[in-house]
Amino acid sequence: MSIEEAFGMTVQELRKVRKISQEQLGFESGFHRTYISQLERGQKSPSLKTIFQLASALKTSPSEIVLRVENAVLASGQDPGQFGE
Amino acid sequence: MSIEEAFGMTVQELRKVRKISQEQLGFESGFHRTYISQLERGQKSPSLKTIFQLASALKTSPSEIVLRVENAVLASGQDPGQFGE
DNA sequence: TCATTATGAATACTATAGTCTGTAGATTTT
DNA sequence: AAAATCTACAGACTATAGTATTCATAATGA
Repeated sequence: MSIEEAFGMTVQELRKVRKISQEQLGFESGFHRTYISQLERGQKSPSLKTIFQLASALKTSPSEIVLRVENAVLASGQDPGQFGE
Repeated sequence: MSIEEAFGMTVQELRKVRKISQEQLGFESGFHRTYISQLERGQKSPSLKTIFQLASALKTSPSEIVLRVENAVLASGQDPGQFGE
């Protein structure tokens, strides 16, 4: 699983916890509906600033999101080529 | 202090701990020398994938870096407009 | 079943991340 | 103090993040 896919999963999970639509998340975080869709499908790699905005709308911290992404990538088969030693 | 500035500080600190040059960090993380310089000066907002690559070269985790950025931004005056409630 | 809302997906576009080359000033080393 | 290394900075460039529009389909609910 790629970093982007792991990020997409994480956002979708957190969004569903909040029980809001992609459109609503887009509105609250200041991004376009279709971009949220692209993120959740692992098609884009968000910038640091974007991660901060999304975290705020998802009522969590940026580092918590990134930690989840790390764990998801590691749990899913460990491609060491990505960022391992 | 902006998110980008906080990130720049964090990278520079971690790089100096490792006692390597910007060029060396660029080489190890797979980025151009001048881009590392731009990051440290807070001129660019790295993508999630980039954060993972830099973390690896800096011998730390992506979430640890982001956590430091959060703390630096919060410590420095708390602009709530950035990502606060 | 009809209407509404939600998402996937394609395309084309604008903004910004990331490259590359070069110059000049600092810093360190000999 | 000269040489070598390091960094700031600028400008022009390529790749990709993020916007906007549209169509199709799935899911939800009256």
